[in-house]
Amino acid sequence: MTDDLVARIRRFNRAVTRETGALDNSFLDRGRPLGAARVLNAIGRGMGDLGRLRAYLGIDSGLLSRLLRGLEREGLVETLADPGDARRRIARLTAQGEAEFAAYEDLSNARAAALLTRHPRPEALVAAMDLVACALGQEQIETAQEDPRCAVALACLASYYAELAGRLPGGFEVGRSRDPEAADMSAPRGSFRVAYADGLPVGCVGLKRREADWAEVKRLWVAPAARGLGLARRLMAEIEADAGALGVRLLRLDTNSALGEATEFYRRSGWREIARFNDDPYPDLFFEKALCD
Amino acid sequence: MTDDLVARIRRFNRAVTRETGALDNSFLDRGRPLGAARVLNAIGRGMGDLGRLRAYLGIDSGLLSRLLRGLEREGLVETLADPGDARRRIARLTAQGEAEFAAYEDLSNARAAALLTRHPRPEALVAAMDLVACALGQEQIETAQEDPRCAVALACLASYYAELAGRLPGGFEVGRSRDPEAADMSAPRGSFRVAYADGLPVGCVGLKRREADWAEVKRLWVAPAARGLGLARRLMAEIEADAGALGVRLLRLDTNSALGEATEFYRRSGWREIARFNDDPYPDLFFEKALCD
DNA sequence: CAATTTGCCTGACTTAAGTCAAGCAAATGA
DNA sequence: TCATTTGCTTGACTTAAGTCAGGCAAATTG
Repeated sequence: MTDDLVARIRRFNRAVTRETGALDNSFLDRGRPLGAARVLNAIGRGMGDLGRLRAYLGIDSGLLSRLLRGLEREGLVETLADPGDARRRIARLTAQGEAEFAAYEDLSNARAAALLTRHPRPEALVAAMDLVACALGQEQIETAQEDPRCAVALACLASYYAELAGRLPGGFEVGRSRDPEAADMSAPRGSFRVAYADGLPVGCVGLKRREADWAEVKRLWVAPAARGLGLARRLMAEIEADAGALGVRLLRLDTNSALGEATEFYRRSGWREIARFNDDPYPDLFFEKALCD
Repeated sequence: MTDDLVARIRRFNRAVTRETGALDNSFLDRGRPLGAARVLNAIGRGMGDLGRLRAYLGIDSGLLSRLLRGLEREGLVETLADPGDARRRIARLTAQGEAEFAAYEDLSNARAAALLTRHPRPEALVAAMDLVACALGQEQIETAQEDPRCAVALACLASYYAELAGRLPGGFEVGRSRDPEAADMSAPRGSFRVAYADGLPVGCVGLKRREADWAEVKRLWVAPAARGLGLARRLMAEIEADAGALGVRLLRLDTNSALGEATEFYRRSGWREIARFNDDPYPDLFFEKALCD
């Protein structure tokens, strides 16, 4: 049985190797060797300082240096010293470099769009790709504190609300819930964290400050593709650390018994069920947890 | 919305590029350049003649020749003339080459197995990979006539029966159905076709000879991952061609109204509903189609 | 049968990719 | 302050990968 699964994974590997080979070839159509194209694209996606570039591309410092000189000669890139430490250097795209980067982006986007249009069930295909990407990159998931009003945060929250609407017996409308005000979930009053798998959001959690000594955990959500990888545990640990740093000693949260795996998770990770502490119509279970330091 | 899907496909591409890069590097651990390793593996997977090797690997004949000489020097490969056309040459592995190929196989299998064991939902992951592999390789699906008693045919039929068991209102047990005897679905009496996506089965269809002038289409099945790609249409067209070649002029089939998309498909592709023509307990819809030549 | 085509091999290249050691300037530490 | 470390660059390599033209023998065609 496992043999069969392994064989299928290997078919997947072959299919995908063929595809990425084709993608590489299309990159070469712009008349630049793959190495240089990769550097240009990495800079375009925000990897400025050379250390990160080297780590991401997995290349030697000598090689990176040479590739950068080549791109500089083409007028696509310029490098400047890091203001904080003049040994370090930061690469960035010139206007011309931005244009070239955009051309590569268009190429990739067009290929992706072509795949979508010739598939009968694009959403299913992309959901499958999400699952695979999360499985392959499970060590690479990063989290960052974000403003709860930024675009990615809103996208996470929209997915979260959509899921609630589907799973709560009576549906869910944000307007009727006690939507936490963004200010209470932003520094310095609270916190909002987003988990990213290679730049796209796959989870979030909010900390809403209530009184001086207690705060509420809100909007814990993990994308379906990333479930089971321990991301909820990690987000919760990080938001608890944020709470500790803000001087909070007691956390509370509310949830609904229809969300069985969430309730299970809270019980397993040190939360204690308490009586209702708000008048929100949706939750029917309430928990609290004391932070020890 | 499509922008979002495109971004997710591109994240998938990046995740997978990283992974295949790592795979390539593990291949290099065996001390052989990637090109030579690819040739060795392609020969190991049955690609003997040099023309197919070149097409599959996408390399120039000069380069392939040189890589083969290298593998010959290592004692892993030997080439002989094609008995039918002495200009063509056929490469095959020596005993030592088989051992080396097996070592690469073990490496790949171990990586795949590691991915499985660290994932919470291995079946879901592999199903997602199947879907993606079929989407990427949809042009590459090949069909072949097989013996209905061979291992892949039995695997297809098992999946087919499992699906029927889940979808028919009263379940499904093969034993109670009129299981066509294999001899009636083998040449020269009938036909059985399997569709392969890169070596793994993704669909099948059988033709069971009944009388001199008519035959029954049985076991039309397409793997979930490959649905919507027009594979049923293709399998049906090929089995109709097989039927024509066998001198059959009239085809019949039975199905169940619970399989809505199948019924729809038959109606759309020239089948006409007729009265029950057998006493199988499972079907409740019967079709026939005259073959014109 | 001779002329042509096909399939493969070889030698002579070019380009890309990667490695290694030396060197230089800015930062850090005793 | 001086020695050391860090981050980057450069020059001098090696290896892999790929291209192209010429050549040869077997097959095919007129």
